[in-house]
Amino acid sequence: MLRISKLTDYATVVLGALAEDAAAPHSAAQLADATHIALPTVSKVLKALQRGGLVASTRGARGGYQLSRPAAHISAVDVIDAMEGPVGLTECATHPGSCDLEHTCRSGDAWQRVNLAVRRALQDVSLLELTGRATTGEARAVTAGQTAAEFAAALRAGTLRARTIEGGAQ
Amino acid sequence: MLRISKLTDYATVVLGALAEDAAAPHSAAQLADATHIALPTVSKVLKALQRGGLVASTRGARGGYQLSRPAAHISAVDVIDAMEGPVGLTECATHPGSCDLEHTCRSGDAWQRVNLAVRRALQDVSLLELTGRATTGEARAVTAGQTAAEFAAALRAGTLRARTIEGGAQ
DNA sequence: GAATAAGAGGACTAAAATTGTCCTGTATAT
DNA sequence: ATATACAGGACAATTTTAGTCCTCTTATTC
Repeated sequence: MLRISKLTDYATVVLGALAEDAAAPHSAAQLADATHIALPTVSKVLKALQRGGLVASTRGARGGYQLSRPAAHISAVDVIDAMEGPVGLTECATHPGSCDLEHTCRSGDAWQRVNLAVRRALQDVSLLELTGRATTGEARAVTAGQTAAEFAAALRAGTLRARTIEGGAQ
Repeated sequence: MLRISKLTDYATVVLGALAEDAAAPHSAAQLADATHIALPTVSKVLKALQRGGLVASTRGARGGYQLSRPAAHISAVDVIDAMEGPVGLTECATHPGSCDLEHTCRSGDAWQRVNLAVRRALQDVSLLELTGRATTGEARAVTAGQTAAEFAAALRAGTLRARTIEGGAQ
């Protein structure tokens, strides 16, 4: 099945450590220590997260990284996008024309829609949950029912046109 | 973002060609011709699909491949699973214990749940849609609303516990 | 204002996964 | 028998991913 890269996984761990004490800036070295990930790697991850706008950085002595917004407002898609770029499920999704089969494959925008459905699913998981702190009082989770309702609304609006043909296997 | 492999993409194209004329068996050579994908590659794809149970094969002269069930009953997950194996979003998902960080990362089963959410999204897209034939009369698609309702039910049942914390960005 | 702490950016290497091809074997029909 | 077709696996080449390192800039602190 689909897989996220190891770096992305690290990113959630690092972000989790940052969320631990969101007030103060943490240096890459501190984070490496806390997460047991090698410093250069943590550094790399943080740089990517910075470019993605998920963490803010301060240079110089006493500098470091901080979450740029509350953990509850950071979703799994955000993290994945920051680490892996907005690459689509398929090549065609990002580089139209690069596929010799475009005239044959007729797959049209179906993968596009699948992509959207997946993004939607990923959007519904916050960093808090990814780091196992979703149950703390701070996390005022909307009920699952409401989330599903939004999903339904999106479907009806045609943003997402996923369909089930009689349920299917599995 | 998450990406499916090229082979998986080919698989949908090949399956699409098979769906075109589901009655007769098609040889790998015919399919290669129809899809403009190199024969050895088509062959490889078909073998994987066979192992995954999506196509049935007949050996010998006049043999070939056929869909093992109607295109409407084949979903995107089925194809991905057949081609890429049931690998999870993270390493830990498939090989518990292989991760040094297990005691630190606390991510718990969150990725698991994300995984489920993604699978669910992928399940709702059939091969018919992937190949752009969803609008033919044969495809008696359940309405989008119903699909969403099922989704909601699953959420409430706790199969899927994705939550939104105030909507989030994007 | 010199020394030190820290991030920014990019180059580079090594390892792993993906692709794509080919070869040998086995089953089936004519 | 012989030709057709799948089965299975080995393999090489390419591409990605991971991980490391070096140099430069920015900010503190003494």
